[in-house]
Amino acid sequence: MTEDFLHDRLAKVERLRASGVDPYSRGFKPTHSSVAAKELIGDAERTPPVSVAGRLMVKRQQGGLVFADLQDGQGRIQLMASRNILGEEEFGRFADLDLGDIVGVTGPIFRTKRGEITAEVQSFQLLTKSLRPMPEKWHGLKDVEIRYRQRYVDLIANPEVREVFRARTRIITAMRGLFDERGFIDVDTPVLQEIPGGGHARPFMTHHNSLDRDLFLRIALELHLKRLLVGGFERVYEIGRVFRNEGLSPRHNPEFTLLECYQAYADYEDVMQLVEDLVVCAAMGAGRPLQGSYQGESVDLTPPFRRERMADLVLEHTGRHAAGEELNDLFEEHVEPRLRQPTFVLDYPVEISPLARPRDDDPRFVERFELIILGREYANAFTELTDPVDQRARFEAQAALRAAGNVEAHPMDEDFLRAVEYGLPPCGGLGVGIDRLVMLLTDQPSIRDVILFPVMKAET
RNA sequence: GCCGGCGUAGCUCAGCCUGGUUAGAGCAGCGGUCUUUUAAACCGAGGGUCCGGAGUUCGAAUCUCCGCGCCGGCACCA
Repeated sequence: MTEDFLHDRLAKVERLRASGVDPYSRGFKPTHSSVAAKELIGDAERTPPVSVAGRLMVKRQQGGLVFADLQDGQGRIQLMASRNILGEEEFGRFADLDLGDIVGVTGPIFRTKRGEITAEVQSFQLLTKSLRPMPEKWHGLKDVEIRYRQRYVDLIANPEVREVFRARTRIITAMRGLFDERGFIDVDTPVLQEIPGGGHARPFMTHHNSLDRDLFLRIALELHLKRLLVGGFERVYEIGRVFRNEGLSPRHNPEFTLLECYQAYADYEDVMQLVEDLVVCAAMGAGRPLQGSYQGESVDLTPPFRRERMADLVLEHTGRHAAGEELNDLFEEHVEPRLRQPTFVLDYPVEISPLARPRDDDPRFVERFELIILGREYANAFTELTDPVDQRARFEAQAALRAAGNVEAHPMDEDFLRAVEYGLPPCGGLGVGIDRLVMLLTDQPSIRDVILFPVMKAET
């Protein structure tokens, strides 16, 4: 069937060529987008001719008239081609266009009897012949497997999907704007690393042929950004792809976009303020009101966010006094799922935070917080550990865990230690999973809905 | 990795539980009619390895098993 379709369309392409029409032509310059063209008419009856270009999505023929919807990057505009205006031959060519073809059209804008703002086709040019059938015009494309594997079809057929990805870039642009305003510089650090540090995760491994050396794809940005603070950049951020060799889920894609930033002379209190500002800024970028909802559950993003110590929350929810990894385990099992509205959870156990500064009043805990919304983590931040001797001891403790078989324990990084030995200024750092934030702000249920080309198994 | 659900025409879906003539519908495509339509309508003729394989049976889209893919949950994690 598919091959029949291709066969018919390819035959059509040859017929077009034989009649002197280039089915993959060029040179047509639209003067207006569909939306701009429609705005032109105002109260007028008719406008001077304009040129629009896009993909033919719907065709309705009625004798000597063809109505069609042209879809471009902005939206849609109806076209009307008339036998009387175009003449028999050109009209026939227009009527012979297929849904999915990309065409350029020139003509005045007018209103039909039913009031639809329409471009009257005075001339047109086939720009790109489509060989494949478009998804169903009324129900659209629903099959999620096709939507994710063939995102291009999804984007054609489901305009609201385009809007999600537009919102995604607006969110990122807005956040960058905030950083730029505050004097942060954006930097690029290595994706290919010898030692994949800065987080707890299994890395992807690869191999450099001419160096004959195994390398890892980064799992976090932290250690290189902190090296830059050692170098004298006082405010840096990076929004970059990181890779974690772990399972897939509606909240996990093996490659995802992480924001990290580091600010000299700040501590985690300052970073909490920054996170609140970033969330507001991102919500504005997305066009989402602060009092909104996610998948039917209301979520109020209005700062200030609630602040609670992890140990207090665990005591409140379980009645237990705990410390170390046990505290964190109890928190994740009993408390985290119940934190629905934005909550800063403070003061994590030192054992699970090898890069964070201990609290002055109780070195069993570090100055670290995570922002939890709807039971999910949206930000992770701490006052950074700047003492190189303590940092080495932390790495050694991790190395012991690693030797005991914990593959996600933090690896020793001698070069990072060397940098810290030169002197890392006191600073606060932050990491935010951008994809999850975009999910929240665009009300999308799966991370695959905010990543253009999510990881899939091999197509069969 | 484990558990559950799903997989029928290009697309959206019926049919499956309770096995039985050539597997259906709408849209799209093809051939017609129709000059202001809005999911256009009407007429006509097409289009399927019913995810793949094996089994049970006189007979399998339908029941069983194995495999693949997708979705969800758990595990891991952000």
